[in-house]
Parts: sequence; structure tokens; C-alpha cells
Amino acid sequence: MSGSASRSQRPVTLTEVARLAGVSISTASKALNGRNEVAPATRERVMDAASRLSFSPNPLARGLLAGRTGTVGLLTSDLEGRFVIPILMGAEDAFGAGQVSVFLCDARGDTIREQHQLRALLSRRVDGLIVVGRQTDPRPSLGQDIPVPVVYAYAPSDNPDDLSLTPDNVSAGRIATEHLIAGGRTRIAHISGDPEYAAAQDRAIGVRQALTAAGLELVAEVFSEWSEGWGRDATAQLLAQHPEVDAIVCGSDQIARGALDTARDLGRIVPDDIAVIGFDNWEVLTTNARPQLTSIDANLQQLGRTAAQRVFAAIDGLDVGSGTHQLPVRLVIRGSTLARR
Amino acid sequence: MSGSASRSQRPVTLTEVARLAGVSISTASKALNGRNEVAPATRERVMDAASRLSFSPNPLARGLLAGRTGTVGLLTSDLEGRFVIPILMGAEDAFGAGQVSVFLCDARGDTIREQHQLRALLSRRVDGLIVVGRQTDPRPSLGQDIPVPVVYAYAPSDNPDDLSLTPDNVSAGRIATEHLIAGGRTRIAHISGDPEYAAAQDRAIGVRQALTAAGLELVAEVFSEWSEGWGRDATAQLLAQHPEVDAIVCGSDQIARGALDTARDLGRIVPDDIAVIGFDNWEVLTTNARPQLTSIDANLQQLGRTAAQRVFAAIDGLDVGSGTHQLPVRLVIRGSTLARR
DNA sequence: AAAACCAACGAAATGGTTTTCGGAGAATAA
DNA sequence: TTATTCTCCGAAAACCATTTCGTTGGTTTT
Repeated sequence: MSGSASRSQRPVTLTEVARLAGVSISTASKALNGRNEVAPATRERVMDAASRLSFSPNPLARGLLAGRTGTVGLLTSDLEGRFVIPILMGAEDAFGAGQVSVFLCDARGDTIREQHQLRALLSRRVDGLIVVGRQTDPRPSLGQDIPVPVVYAYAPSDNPDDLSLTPDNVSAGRIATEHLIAGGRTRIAHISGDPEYAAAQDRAIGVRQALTAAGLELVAEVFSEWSEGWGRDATAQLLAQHPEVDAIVCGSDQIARGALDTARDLGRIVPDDIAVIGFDNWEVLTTNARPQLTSIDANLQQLGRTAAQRVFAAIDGLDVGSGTHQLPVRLVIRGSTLARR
Repeated sequence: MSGSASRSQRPVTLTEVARLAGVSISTASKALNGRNEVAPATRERVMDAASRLSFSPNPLARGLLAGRTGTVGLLTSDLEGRFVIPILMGAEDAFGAGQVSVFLCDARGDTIREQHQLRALLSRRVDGLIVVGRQTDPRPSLGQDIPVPVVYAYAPSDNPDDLSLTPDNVSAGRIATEHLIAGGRTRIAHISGDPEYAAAQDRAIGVRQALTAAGLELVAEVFSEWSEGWGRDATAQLLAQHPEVDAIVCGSDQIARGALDTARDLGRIVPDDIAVIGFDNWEVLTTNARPQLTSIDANLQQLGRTAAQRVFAAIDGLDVGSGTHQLPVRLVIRGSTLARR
């Protein structure tokens, strides 16, 4: 077990820095915090002493006085970590590693557990909260009586008074379809997942918008579940009924993987005969596909960064607005949608 | 933004509880902490006042004095969260949600950043640390001069004085191979990833152990990288050179997915002609494969639970030992290895 | 009845930092 | 030279909960 030998080493305190620099505690504090009531020479001495002792202020003591803890709670229901990890990374970027630390709690989709975790976070006096859901459907608000700022990420709150950040799935559907059209595709079908999901519906809207704008008709649109198996079955059925299809918008990368498999089984060449595009840009699926899969990236890291910035601004008392904000998504082009010819 | 109306509500302090109960601060503290120097009637009054004001003690003030914060740092280099999320969940289970909160920091594989995060965690006075790596190769120890207990999970420390918990990859290879042999396979090949990885070598050892014990020879063994593409290429080459192969141990689920694809392309039926087994039990890959992929699960949630228990025990001053401990893995049987006949 | 004891409670110290305020000395103005 | 203003620094309060130790009053022992 690490540290058993020197477990006793106490951290350096401001008192020791002050003593080494030959000044009072208050002067040392002011010197280190860049306040301009210290002579340059004195500041120099204090800074030197601090770095010599490798002093770092105790955030507990600091927070006790300031009323701030420098911590933020990240409350997630995303069991796989597929969404929460990029969001966490974005948040770390925005907070500046070390300045603010993040408590990550997994509610595991359980409301009771979520309430429990929420209470635990609040009793730890987090300065703010980011709530991450696992789908883009509105989720129940945590309520308005929370003493710290809350930002909902990925899954928006069902209360418009809350601030929510979610990927713009309508745009995602539109961008995907526009990309296919730009590649010369005209007979486009849409295979998506569970129609109960807002993500499925929103992307479908975007797909139709793009087609309408281009004066095209949607060849077919089917929904069922977010799995490769469904992608395979749906594609087989689709190509049997509509052999003329030259592009498939798939509601997720998993479905797209299934579509690629079936196309291959049927001897259809991707992207020459059929283009395939997915959503989420889940690298393990997209970069390993044959051919590599074009996908729409939800920019989750950017979303996390924005969420963190909003929480920060709100902590500083700024008004950061409310309502659900749709954040831009990004097309990642790979081999599965190369233009014809 | 949530709570904007009531953001100003200051948290209740012990002083207010004491005043409402008509006792001194010290008595209030003792009453709430269950110390037996308080008259039952007085305790009743204090408890009542506390709950009426919905008092919860300030963890900063408490931690400042006690030296314990009830927090644990989880320092990861695992960018995808594939390992750290199950470990986090296991740790939450062991700690009891709410009792202990977890700071999650992502070092992103950067040593400088890791040092930075480490300092931040220590300055926040975490009671313990769990360090999660992204591969099972030994990683540099954080050192012995850390004032709190440290447990390394998944990636062991290179210092045997540290306590490390890692999946038993030798067993994993053996169990996988024994499963194939039990299913009547005799001409077994091994396709794995980067040979620099300890995981690749350890699993290879286990594979050979099982074969030797059964009096069998390994048909072929190749290493390259952890990708589906390599799995596809290696399998094509393997089946060309050794058409008699009736089972393939794949070093990861990704490689196994590639193997399944190639087998299909070549008209070999899985599992009738060839059995395929992977490692990691990454559900998005295993359950969506055709047929579903048998895999070895590293029991990461259990590993996280154990790591948390050890950290806890060490915090309580118990000796939890040192060295690298191999934790048992688990065979998850699916369609890709159904026995012949 | 005096001595010893015990239960119950409160005053005060503790932890480490920030911030306010007052004081000392030097520089400037009159 | 005296009065005024500045600059720089240190003492002390504040933050909040815990803990030690001393005090009070009552109960038991001799």
C-alpha cells in the first residue's frame, strides 16, 4: 500500500510559508493572491518561499470562508459512460483541471437513487450541478428549489425554466441527408431505432427537411430498435422491397453497421451502390466498419464544455438564461458515403 | 436556470440549530453525532431542531478539523470510460452511495496532467485514491510518499510495494481455450493484438497452458493490433494457410468481430465449422454479432468493488497487503462457441 | 455530614485561509 | 517644521464543526 511509510507527512500550510519568508500570514496570503498591497520585494520573497515548500492552499479552509467548495456534481444515468465521459472531459477542460473538481455520481436510471445522490452532492456543498441523461428525451426536472445552478446536458429537463443543452438532432438528420444528396444520391431511405425516442423523431424530421428542400421523396422509413440486428433485418427488407435505394440514413451507428453487413451479404457495394451514414460517431463502430462509416458526431465534449461554462457563469451570479438549447453537430466523413463516380 | 429564485438561501449552520434547541454549540454537535454525554431529552430537542431546519453539517468545516473528507479520488487514463465506468459503479456500491463521494479525474494518458490531477486531489484531502489504467501493463507508481492509501485497478503499479488489482488474464486465456476444447475443438488458433501488451502475452500463456493440458498443439498464433480490421485480415490468412482450424481464440472482442466477418465471407459457418471467442465482453460488440459472441468478462465492477473495499480498509488503518492481485474472470457463453453436434 | 463521584453541559481551542482594519513609517504638501 | 497623505504590513476576526477540558449540580459512598 502506497505511502505507508510517510503517511504522516502533513501538507504545508500558509503559516510555514509566512515564517520562511519572514512575514505575517496575512501578508503571505495577499502576496500569493496577487493583491496590490504588498511591496514587490516582499511578494518575491513569499512566492519564493511558497514554491520552495511546494505550498498549495487548502481548498477546505479557503472554501469554508468563501462559501464555495470549488466542486461540481455530475449526476448521470448513463450506465455505459458513452455520453458522460466526453461530457466530463469537456467540463474538465472548461473548469481548468485542478481548479474545480468533479464529483461523478451514477444514478443508474433509478429516481430514488438519483434523489439520494442529489442530497449527498448538496450536503457536500457542490457549487453547481450538471445532469446527464442517456437519451435526448426530456427528463423530469430536479425542481426549482435547488440552492445551486443546474444545467441539464444531453437529456433536457421537462421544465422550460431549467437550462438544458442537447444536440441538435433535427440538424443532424438534415446534415446527414444533405451530405448524401450532395454525393449524388436521390433514392434515400431511413432506418431508425425506437420511435419513442425523441432522437429518432428529431432526426427523421431533419431527414425529411433535407429531402423536401431538394425536391426528393423519402423511399422508406422504418423504426424499431437501436441494434445491429435490426439494422441488418431492416436493410434486407428494404432492399427487397425497394431495390432502387442508393443511400440509407441509419438512426445510429449500430444500425448502420447492420446495414453495411446486409449490403455486403447481398452483394451491394458500399459506397458505390449504396451509401450508408450513421449517428453518434462511436469510434469503435465507425472506424472498424467496412468501409469506415460516415457518421454525425454530437460534439459531446463541446457540449460538456459549454455546460461547464454555463454552470460557472451562473455560480458567478450571471444570468445564463433557460430553456432547451440545441447545440450544433458535426459531420465526420468516412468511406461509407464517398460520392459516386 | 434552476434555483435562481432561492440561490441566496444560506445553508443552515450548527449555531442556528443550537439556538433553536436552546443549547450550546458543543452540546448540539455531541447530540447529533451520537455521543453519549447528552441527556436523552436534550438530544431529542436538538435532533428535532436540526431536522426542522433541515441542517446538514458543512463538510468543509468537518474535514478541515477531522482530516477526513469522506471523498475518494478516481484517477483514470481511460479515455473511453470503458473500464473506469464499471469500476466507478463497483466503487459506489462498496462505498455505499452518499457515504463517500468520488472525484473522477481523467489524466488522458498524460503524465504531467496526472501529476497535476494528483496534486489537486491531495489538496482536496481525499481519503484515498484508486488509479485506473487503460491496459493491464504495469504503469509507473505514483510513489510511496502519498499521504493516503492508493489502490491500482486494472493497470497494476510497477512497484510491488503498491497494492494492485488486475484481471487474471492468464486464467482468461486458459478458460477460453478450455471452453473451446470442451466443445470438441482440437485445431485451435490464436489471433491477438499488440504483442507489447501484457494482456496479449498473458492470455497467450493461458491459451498454451490449456492446450498443453489437453495434449493439443496450437495451430497458429499471430499478434498485431486490437482492431476489427486486423481480425479480418488475420483470419483470412489463417484460414488460407490452415484450413483445418476449427476454433479461434481472439485477443479482444474487436478482433473476434473481424474473425466472424471473415469466416462469414469465406462461407465458414460459426459455430458449426469454426468457434470464435473474444475477450472483454464489450456488450455493444458481443450481443450484436452474428452469431452472438462468447467472451471472457473481466468482472470490472467486482474489481472496482474490491478496490474500494481495500481503500476503505486501509483508511481505517488495516493492513491490506501489497503486490499485484489477479482477480477471477468469467466466461460468458453465447452462440459463437456452441458445441459441435 | 463530608467526601468522592458522575452525568450533563458550556467555554474555548482547533484547523487553514481570507479579509478587514488599524498602525507605523516614509514621502509629500503647506 | 508641522500636517497630511500613502505605502506597506500585521493583528485579529471570520468561516463552521469537532473536541478537550473545566464547571455545575446532583447522587452515591463512607
